[in-house]
Amino acid sequence: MSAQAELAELLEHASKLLELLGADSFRASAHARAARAIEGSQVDLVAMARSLPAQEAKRELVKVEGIGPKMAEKAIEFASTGRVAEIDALAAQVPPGLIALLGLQGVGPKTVRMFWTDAGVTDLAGLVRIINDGTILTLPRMGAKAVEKLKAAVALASESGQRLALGQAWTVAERLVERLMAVPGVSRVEPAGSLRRGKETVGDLDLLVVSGDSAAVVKAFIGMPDVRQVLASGERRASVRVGVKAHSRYDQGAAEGAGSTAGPSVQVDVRVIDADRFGAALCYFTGSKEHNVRLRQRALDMGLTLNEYGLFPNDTSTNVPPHERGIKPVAARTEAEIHAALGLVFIPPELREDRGEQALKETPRLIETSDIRAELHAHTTASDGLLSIVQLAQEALRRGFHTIAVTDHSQSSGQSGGLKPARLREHIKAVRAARAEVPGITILTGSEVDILPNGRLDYDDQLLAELDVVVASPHAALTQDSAAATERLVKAVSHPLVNVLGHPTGRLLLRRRGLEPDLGAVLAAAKANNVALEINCHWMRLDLRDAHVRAAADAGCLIAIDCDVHHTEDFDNLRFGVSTARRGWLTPKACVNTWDAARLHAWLRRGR
DNA sequence: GCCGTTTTCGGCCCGACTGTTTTCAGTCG
Repeated sequence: MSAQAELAELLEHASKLLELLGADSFRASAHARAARAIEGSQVDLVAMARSLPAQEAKRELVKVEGIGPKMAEKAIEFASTGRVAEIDALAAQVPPGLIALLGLQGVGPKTVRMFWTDAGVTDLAGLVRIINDGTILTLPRMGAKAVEKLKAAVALASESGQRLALGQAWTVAERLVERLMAVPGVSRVEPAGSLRRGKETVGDLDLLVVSGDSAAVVKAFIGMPDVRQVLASGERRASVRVGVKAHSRYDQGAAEGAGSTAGPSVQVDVRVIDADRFGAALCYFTGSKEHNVRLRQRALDMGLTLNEYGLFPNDTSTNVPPHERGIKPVAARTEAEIHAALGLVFIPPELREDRGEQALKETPRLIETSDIRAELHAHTTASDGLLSIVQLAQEALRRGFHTIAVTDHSQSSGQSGGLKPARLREHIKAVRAARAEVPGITILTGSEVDILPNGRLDYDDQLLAELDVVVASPHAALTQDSAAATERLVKAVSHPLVNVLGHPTGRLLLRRRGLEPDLGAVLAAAKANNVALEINCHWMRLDLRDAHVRAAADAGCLIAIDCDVHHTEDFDNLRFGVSTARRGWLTPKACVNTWDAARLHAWLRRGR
């Protein structure tokens, strides 16, 4: 983990400690806010703090919104010693096992603190003990129902309540959207939340439904076959847990039936919305939380108040919410109306992370899936793909692409059927021969060449020079230290025959951290050598990740968005790569896959 | 602990749902 991420995690931890200690809640949230500011910073604040004298570093740090003098001092202390004494002192006052209790569903800081101070609970085992011996029922607000919920939360936590990858979440969401659309009276169903923002992992699903009969929607929803548990159910909303079917080439043998009673599950919230207030609800439930807080503050500053029912004139003389007083909203039907009424340009969902999007003067023309005209990373039966060269090219043509590159694995990737030099030479001939069979698309010869741990490529230069496209990717030695990883990747992108740096870190979401190079150094080398950095679209990779894309775009680097095709359906992952690109504020012109054939082919030939 | 065309002190986003309460505290999104 980078020092920057470690500091963010430490401040987040401090925030939890403060909550458990019953400290001022605003002080606790200030720590959480500072953690987010540091985590999301484009500049490496810890490196900056190390490189400058303390006073100067402090001046720079407090320029970051959410970081004041105290947080700046903590960051500087962390940069030089790797610790923060004040946070160590907080940690010493709180039993470490309590933190895990905060992760239990329905359990917040007040409740954990109560377990601790009133019943001496210091960890999950202690909580289980007082549940089992019945002493929990003597505690405040702990009745039979509360204890039943607590038991379920403990069971869920031990079964692992981890987040879902974006691709898995969409699979579940689309199934539910289809079922809800079939409920009589329903005219519209839209996913909101982090799914709509295209975040790489999703904690739960939010579905917004337009219907004149909310009771029917709630009833149908909580009765759906995949529902394992109903968490809450009211007039206009319901929360349930739904089984998740595991399916991935990274998930061999882990398949679970979607409706089964065991295995992974995800929380799904459904809300029934009136059509004339749909924009307000969509805006509200899409988030992010931080984006919404700033949006509501902006409304207040303008004498307005924003909630999930609309944007209203603010009336401080009453506590009754405006929608209950029959007040007509200033805007509510669409998100665009609300943004406009707040003096903002329309902000695409992927940007709503409180990373400066509310200062935009015009809506950026972000990249879209329809901009993509070429695929530069695809495998055939020659290595570990399932398609022949001709089938691959036909599928690419069917999707409207002008270019497809055949990039099978190189010799070191033995487990993936990597090609020895002699076989690659044969394969090049086969690719050229296929051109006549699929007119209307350019089929390029290529290779996904391993970047060996020392940064050398897996074929000699003479062979690489025979290819139209070289995608250089790290596959092994993905735990090497940051300095070695930086040297490795810089060396690879500095090779004159490399066109694309494939899945630059090699991470697998929720599974493998991958390389953690000095990104700035890699980006500078890529830019200097006119090499594109790949956003690998597979939803288990999404590598580059969103924050890296934004840094790359800011640095003026070229980006390639590629599906790393192994099967026909891998082309469908394009939307995940594009949403990651959009989260990195990427516009089409920096993405080589959007270029017309002449420009793309000329770029690929440079250096050859 | 942060922040500032109403403020350097006194604010700090808003509502639904739940369970245990007789009017509300806590959690969640």
